Amino acid sequence: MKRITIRDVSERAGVSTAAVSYVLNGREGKVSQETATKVRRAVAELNYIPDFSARSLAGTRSKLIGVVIPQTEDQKQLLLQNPFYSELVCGIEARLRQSGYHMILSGVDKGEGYLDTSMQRNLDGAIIMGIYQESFYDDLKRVKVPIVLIDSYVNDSYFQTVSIDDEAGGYMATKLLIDNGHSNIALVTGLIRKDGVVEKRFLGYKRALKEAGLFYNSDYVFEHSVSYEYGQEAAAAIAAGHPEITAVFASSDLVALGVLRGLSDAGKRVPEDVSVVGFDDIPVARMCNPPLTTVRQNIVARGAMAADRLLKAIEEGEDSLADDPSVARLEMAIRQTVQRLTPN
Amino acid sequence: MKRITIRDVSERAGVSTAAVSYVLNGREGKVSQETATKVRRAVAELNYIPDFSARSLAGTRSKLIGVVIPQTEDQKQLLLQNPFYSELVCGIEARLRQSGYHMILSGVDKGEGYLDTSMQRNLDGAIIMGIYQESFYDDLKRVKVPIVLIDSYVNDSYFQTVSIDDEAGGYMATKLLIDNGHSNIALVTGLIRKDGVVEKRFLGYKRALKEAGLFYNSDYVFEHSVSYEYGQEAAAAIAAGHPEITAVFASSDLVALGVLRGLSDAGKRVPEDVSVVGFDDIPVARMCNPPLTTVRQNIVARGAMAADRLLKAIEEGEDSLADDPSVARLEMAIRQTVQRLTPN
DNA sequence: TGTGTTAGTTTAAGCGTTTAACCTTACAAT
DNA sequence: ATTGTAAGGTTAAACGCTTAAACTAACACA
Repeated sequence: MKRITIRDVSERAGVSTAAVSYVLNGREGKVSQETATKVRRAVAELNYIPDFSARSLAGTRSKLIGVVIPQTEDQKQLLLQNPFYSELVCGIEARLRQSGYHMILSGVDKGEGYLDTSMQRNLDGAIIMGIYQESFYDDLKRVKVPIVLIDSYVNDSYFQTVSIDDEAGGYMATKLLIDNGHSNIALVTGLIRKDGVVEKRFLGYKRALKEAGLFYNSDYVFEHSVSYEYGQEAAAAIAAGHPEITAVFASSDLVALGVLRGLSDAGKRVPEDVSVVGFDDIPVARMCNPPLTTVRQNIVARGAMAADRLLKAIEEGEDSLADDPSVARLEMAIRQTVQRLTPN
Repeated sequence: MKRITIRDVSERAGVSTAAVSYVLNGREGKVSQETATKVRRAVAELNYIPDFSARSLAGTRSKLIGVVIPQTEDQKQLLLQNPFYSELVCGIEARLRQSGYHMILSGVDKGEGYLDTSMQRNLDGAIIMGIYQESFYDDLKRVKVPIVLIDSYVNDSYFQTVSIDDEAGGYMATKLLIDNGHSNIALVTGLIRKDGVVEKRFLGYKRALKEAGLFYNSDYVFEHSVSYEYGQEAAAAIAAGHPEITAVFASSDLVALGVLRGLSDAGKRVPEDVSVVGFDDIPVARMCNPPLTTVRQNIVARGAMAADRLLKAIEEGEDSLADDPSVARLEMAIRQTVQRLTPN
């Protein structure tokens, strides 16, 4: 079954291939209404489907977007296990498809190799999440293509970003605990990198303490990695070594879930003995037991925003984007892991 | 910055473009060692990166694979929220990348449009998960390209599959409950479609009952959709209307989580009052409270198997695959939601 | 000496698009 | 009657690669 090409269409319609191409690409003013109609009829009759490889070769858009998400520690797998990233991907995909784009989803091996992918495939743009390798971004700038960053505070105005106010989020979460009468509040978190998401949340935590006149105790900061396992570990340490701690702010829901388990294993009840607040509001947050009180960001919407921004940059030029970086809204999802501390 | 082409390489190496192409594609016997070396040096010096669009146009492989996953009910979003699918995708991506392939991840609007994507992009193959639309598969057959199905019992030997023994899984789960002294066992499950995954599990459930000489009561089958919400709903109904039920087999972990919540809301304790078994062993199964006893399938591995099978079919021809359909192993993950029933 | 044969190399014709540049008309303005 | 211009069409080169077919040189064989 031979492929139907633009030439077949042109013959059927009795016009040149150029005319067909113009119609297909909606080049206003290049063709008459009449020709357009003939072409469209021929396209429909023949069930013509354009070949994107050829388009891309001929020097136009490939309508392909690269989406990069982090990998597991062992670098073997995508971190799609973390619902945060899968939600983002959902939001992105929906928007891209809707606009006739496709998404190449992939990880990167320690920052290497993405440049190749981008060139090989003539990607029209990319959305990059949570990669911290410096060199990666240097590479990225060399493919002259719009790029949107999510959750990576790279201090470089070359990149577009779609972020949330992480500092405010950290503040809100901590404030909630303080308002409920807690004063010995632990922070369990991933590695605090300069300019990273995690640092911002940490800063919010400190600000809330300070504003409330509470003492910031660095012993209460448990910093290691964004994982269920670490949450569990940290909770065990808290239960064992710091009976005075009555509340935990986990800077990610995944970690919070681990904390819940660790606490429960240590015989502490949540929220009766210890209150817990998470961050992100991934779907499991409401499914777990007890349902997790957390800082909600609409992750899917954030993915969609990123896609929108990217498409706009691609189709209307980078400058069409005002330099207001889009910042998504945050709110508390109050559920059942925080309890007012009643002095006994 | 102009693109480096195969022509640049050929000039630098002092050979023809054909020679370069042969070296790049590892055509043994077409080129001498000497030429190969010269070419490789030139490639390295110029940092040449091939253009896949051109390759694809020139009639060879595109090294692009389509991966299709189901969408949410409203057809708006990918069902990546279900960790089952994200895990599969992880497994697939890792294997594909390793072999120099890329993955276009997308959903399909009610079975439509995938054919277009496949043709537009000259996809080398596809991995399709859990789509039930009949017409979709008819379309699929028209693009003469290898296809691997996951979780879709389409009765058509045209497609490769990577499955699990769902019937056995259903049997194992139910048997576990029976062995623990339960006899009034509810099944909470998605829609039971002819030849669907869910039906197989249902059949396993029935077989276990029968073998144990237990009466199969269709009132104990709660059948609607694979979602947390439905699990919750069904659990409420069970707690309210069937106090005699002491155990629930949920045919998917997501549903099981809902059941946990519904039961807990109704004041039933798990596993003291009611035992629960899930299916899949998604990551949250061990994170939830109490940790869920479930039928474990190594989902990531299954994704990788699918990718392997597909790549083999692509690179060595469909027939290189013996018609042993790959079937992944299943085992019980015993955790804390099943308790021996002690007659009181 | 001619004739194969083999291994290695090159030539050049595509693959399906896009698009600059060119060619017609038709019509208005001079 | 000539020129100008705009609108609508067409031609053909280019994009970067693969690959069948043609070519060449070196060697062995009768």
